[in-house]
Amino acid sequence: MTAKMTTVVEQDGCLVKVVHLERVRRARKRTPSAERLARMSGLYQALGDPTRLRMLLALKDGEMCVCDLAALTDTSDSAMSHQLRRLKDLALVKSRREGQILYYFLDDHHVAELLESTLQHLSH
Amino acid sequence: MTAKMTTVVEQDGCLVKVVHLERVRRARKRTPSAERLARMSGLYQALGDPTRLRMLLALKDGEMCVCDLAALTDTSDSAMSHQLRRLKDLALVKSRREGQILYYFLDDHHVAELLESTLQHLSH
DNA sequence: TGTATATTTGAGCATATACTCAGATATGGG
DNA sequence: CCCATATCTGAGTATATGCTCAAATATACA
Repeated sequence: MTAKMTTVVEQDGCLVKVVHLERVRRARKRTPSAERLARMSGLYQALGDPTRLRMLLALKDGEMCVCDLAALTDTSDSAMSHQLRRLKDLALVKSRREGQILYYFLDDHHVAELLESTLQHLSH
Repeated sequence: MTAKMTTVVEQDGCLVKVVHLERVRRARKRTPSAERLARMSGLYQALGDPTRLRMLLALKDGEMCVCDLAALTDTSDSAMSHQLRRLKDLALVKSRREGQILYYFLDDHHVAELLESTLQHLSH
């Protein structure tokens, strides 16, 4: 009889069973705040789509306009515009206008570094 | 008249307009292969959910059993099991059994490093 | 063998996501 | 002012996602 017994604890008004209470308590303490967690998962979610990933990998090498990004990723201009707005809302890209053309570029250098380190890891 | 004119190129049998043809061609060349892209976005997608992110951040500090992870993330055992299966399919976690209890732990050390570096970045 | 606990599984469902399509804006040049 | 080009926008839609619920397994122990 080496296995631990279940403990039942109250949590948010509900009863929850737990095997290693100390472990859960410790993990709870170390968990980032709700905002940080949301920011973090939001960032990953943005990268978790093949189209957006291709866009961001391309922008890592320099700014591009909407229709170029659309051509690169085999999507419509409209779909591209929707995706760009999303990345803009997440503060991952910015744009600058030159005549009728809008050039998008990476807003956050962290993103480029993150992509780079992931590429490194996946190549091993 | 500084802005470039649009070029229309054929691509996959369709006509697509492009402003900076060389730029798109170069980006296409640098884009990772379809498999690598899928693996990469799949990894990010896995991290792009608050529950899974909390699970993985916790597992970074050591193995945990299903019901502990459920308690930690305020989800049901069943939902936790579904999430764990997903992470297992992606080869991000492994499990070992000890009696009735299954302990899950990180399979890929890259993931821990990736999470760590993102936490660093976000704290700036 | 029978019961309890830990976990898994599959179906069903509500929401989120990513696209298309039609029409709106914005800019530049006759 | 009018037209062409580049981009944006909102509604609608099809699929993906993450959960719940009930029932199935797996292991331990009496």
